[in-house]
Amino acid sequence: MDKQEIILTTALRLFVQNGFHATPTSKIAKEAGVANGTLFHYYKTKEDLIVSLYLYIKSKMGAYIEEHVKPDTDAKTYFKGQFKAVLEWSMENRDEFYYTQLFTNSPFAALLSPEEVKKSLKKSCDQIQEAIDAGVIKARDVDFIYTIMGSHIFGLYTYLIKNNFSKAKQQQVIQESLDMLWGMLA
Amino acid sequence: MDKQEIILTTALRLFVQNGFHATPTSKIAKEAGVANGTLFHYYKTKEDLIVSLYLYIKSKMGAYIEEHVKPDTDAKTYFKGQFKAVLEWSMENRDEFYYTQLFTNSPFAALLSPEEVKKSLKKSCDQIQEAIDAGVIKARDVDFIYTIMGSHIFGLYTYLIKNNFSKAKQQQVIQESLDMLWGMLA
Amino acid sequence: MDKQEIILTTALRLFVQNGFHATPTSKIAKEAGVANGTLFHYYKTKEDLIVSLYLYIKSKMGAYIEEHVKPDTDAKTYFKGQFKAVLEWSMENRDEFYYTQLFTNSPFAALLSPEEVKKSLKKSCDQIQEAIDAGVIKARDVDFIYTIMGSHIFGLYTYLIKNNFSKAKQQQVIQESLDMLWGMLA
Amino acid sequence: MDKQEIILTTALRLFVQNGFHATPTSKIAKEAGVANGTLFHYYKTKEDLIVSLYLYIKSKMGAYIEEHVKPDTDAKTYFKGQFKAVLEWSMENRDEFYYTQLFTNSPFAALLSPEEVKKSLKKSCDQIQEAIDAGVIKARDVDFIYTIMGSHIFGLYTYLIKNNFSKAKQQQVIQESLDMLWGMLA
DNA sequence: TATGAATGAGCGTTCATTCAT
DNA sequence: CATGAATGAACGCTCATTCAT
Repeated sequence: MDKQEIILTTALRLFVQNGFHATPTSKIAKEAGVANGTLFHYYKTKEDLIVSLYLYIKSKMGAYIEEHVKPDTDAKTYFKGQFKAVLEWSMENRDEFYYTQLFTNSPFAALLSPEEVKKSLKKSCDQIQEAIDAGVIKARDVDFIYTIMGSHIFGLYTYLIKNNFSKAKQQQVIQESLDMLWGMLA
Repeated sequence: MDKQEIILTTALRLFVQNGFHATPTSKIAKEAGVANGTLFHYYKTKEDLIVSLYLYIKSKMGAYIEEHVKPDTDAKTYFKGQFKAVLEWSMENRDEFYYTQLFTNSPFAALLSPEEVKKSLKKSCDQIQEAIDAGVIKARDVDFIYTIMGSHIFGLYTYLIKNNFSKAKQQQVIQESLDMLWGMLA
Repeated sequence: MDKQEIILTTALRLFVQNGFHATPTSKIAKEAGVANGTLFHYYKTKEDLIVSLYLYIKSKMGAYIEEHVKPDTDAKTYFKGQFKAVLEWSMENRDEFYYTQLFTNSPFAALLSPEEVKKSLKKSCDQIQEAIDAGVIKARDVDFIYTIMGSHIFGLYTYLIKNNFSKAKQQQVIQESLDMLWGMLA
Repeated sequence: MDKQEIILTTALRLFVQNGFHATPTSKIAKEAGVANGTLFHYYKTKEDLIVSLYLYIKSKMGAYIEEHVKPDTDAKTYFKGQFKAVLEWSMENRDEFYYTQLFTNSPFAALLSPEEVKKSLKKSCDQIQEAIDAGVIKARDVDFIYTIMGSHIFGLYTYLIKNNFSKAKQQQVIQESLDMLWGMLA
C-alpha cells in the first residue's frame, strides 16, 4: 500500500470513529505514519481529502456491485440483486458505508461537482425507472422510491450494526427485510 | 421571549443552517443579541447548549403529540395516529426535526444521560410492543420495527423537504407513504 | 497605554526591525505581553493590524504637522514650513517614518480603501497646486512634484539616519538640503 | 537559455510581481518548467537565489553602462552621461531596476559580502568625487550626493511607471528632471 | 545533472471558556 | 444577571529544504 492509500485508509477510520471535525489532519498523518505535510502533498486541503475519500469508496462499491450482480436476468431479480449487493457490501465494509452516510449528510457533500452527483444519481434512478416500466414495482415518483429505499437500507444497516448477529442470522434479517420492502414497493 | 429562549432559538437556526462545528458560540451570542458571556451564563458549555436544545425540542414535540393524539381508540388507530402526528409536527417544525436528526447522528448524542435515553426509547418501544400484542402489526423484533420506522420517517421527511410541495400534495404523499409503510408492517 | 496601543507600538518596532514577513503575530503578542488571541481580538487579521498601524501613524503625523505649521503665512513660507515639519517629525519618529515607507512600498498598501488614499493624496496635491498657482514653484505636473519631493525626503532621511549627526548638524543639513530642493523647484 | 537562466528570469518576474515572501520557490520552479529540486541544485537556498539574481542584474547593468557611456569626455558630460545611461537602462529593464530596489530595501541586502558592497559603492563615489574635484557639481559630502541622486532616480522612475507616457514624452520628462537635478547639484 | 516525493517547523487564525466589573 | 475583554490550546496549511533515485 503506498502512502496515499495509507492516508485514505487512516482517514476513513478516524473520520468514522470521531467525525470530521474531531479528526485533525495532524492525527491522520501521525497515525498513517507520514509527515503532516505529506498529507497535503496528496490532498490540497482537508476538504479535498474528505471528498477524495468519498469518491474512492464509491468507486470501490461500484466495482463490487458490478462484479456481484448478474445483468442478464429479469427485471425483478436484477433489482433485488442490486439491493442485496449494496447491503452485503455495506455489511462487509461497515466503515466505508458509514462514511458515505457521514459524507452525504455533511456540508462537504455540496463540494462534489454537480455533474458527478448527477451522473451517480442518474444511474440509480434509471434502474428504478426500468423496474417501474417493467411493472415489477409500483408507479411512484422515482425520487420518492430512491429516497425511501436509501433510508431503508440505512435503517437496516443501523439495526444490523447495533445487534451483532451471526452471519446466518444476518442473512436472514436481510432477506426478511428485503421481502418487507418488496411488499411495500411491489 | 427571555434571553435564554432567544439563545435557544438562535442556536437552533444556526446549527441547522451550518452544523455544530461551523457555528461558533460567539456567532450565536451575536445573532441572539446578547453578550458572549451571557450564553455561558445559561449554559455551562457549548455541549450543554447542544444537549439542552435537544431536550427542549423533544419536550415540545412530546407536548404536541400528547395534545393531538386521542388515547382512547383501538390499537391500530392509536398507532397510526401517533405516526401521523410525528410526521405533521416534523413538517411544521422542520428545523426542530432536522435538529433532532443532526443531534442523534452526532457524537453529542452520547452525552445524553443513559436513563434519559432509555426512558424515551422505552415509551416508543412499549407502544410498538402493544401494537404487536394487539396483532395490528407483524411480530418482529421491536428494535427492528423502531429502527425501520424511524428511517422511514426520515426518508419521507427528506423527500418532502427536497420537493417543495403544496400543502395538499404534501398531505397526499404522507398518506400514501403511510399506507405503504402500513402495508409493510401489517 | 491600553493593550491595543501596546500592540501597535510593539508591532511597529518589530515590523521596522525585521519586516512584515519576518515578524510573526505570535512574536508581537509575546513581546507586547498579551495573549496571541488578544491581538486578533483587536485586529481581525495580520493585514488589518498592518493597515491600522499605518493609519494610526499617519494620523499622528498629520496632527504634528497641523500643530507645527502656521497657516497664515505667504505660500512660500507655508510650503517650506510643511516640508521642514515633515522632516522634523520623521527624524523624531524614525521608526514611524520608516514604517510608512515600508508600508507604502509593500503589497499591503493596495489594501487601503481608494477613498482613503485619494483623500490623503488630495490634500498634499492641493498644497502643491496652490504653490504653483502662487508662482512660488515651477509649473510642473503636480504628481511629478509630489513624487520627486517624497523621494527627496526619503533620501535625506536615509542619509541622516546613516550618519548619526548632532542635532545642530542635522538641522544644518536639513536646511541646506531644503535650499537645494528649493533651488530645483523654484 | 539554459535551466539556470530560466530560473533566474522566472524568479525575477515573480519576485517583482509578488515580492519575496509571496513567491515560493516551488512556484518559481513550476513556472520555470523545472523540478523543485533543480532550483536547489543551482542555488543552495532561496537567499542564495535572491542574492545571485541581484548580482546577475547588477552585472548586466554595469555592462550596459560600460557600453553606452564614452569615457573620453569632459567631467560634466561624462557624469551626465552616466546618469542618463542608468535611467535609460532602468526604463528599458523595469523589472530588473525594480528588483534592485526591492533587494536593496530588503533584509537580504545585508547578505551581500561587505567587500562586494564597498567595491560597488566605491566606484560610484569615486565618480562623484571626481566631479566635485573637477568643479562640475557642488562640494558636498559625497555620500549625501550619492544618496540624493539615488532617491531622485527612484522617484523619477516611480513617476514614469505610474504614468504610462509615450517614448517621446518619457524622454522629455527624463531630460527635464535631469536638468532640475543638475540645477540642484551644480 | 535532474527529479519530485517527503519532511516538519512554523505560520495565521479560531473559538470555547473565564473572570473582573 | 449580564457583560465583553482576554486567554491560549489547537487547528489547517505553507514552504524551504533534503535525498533516494
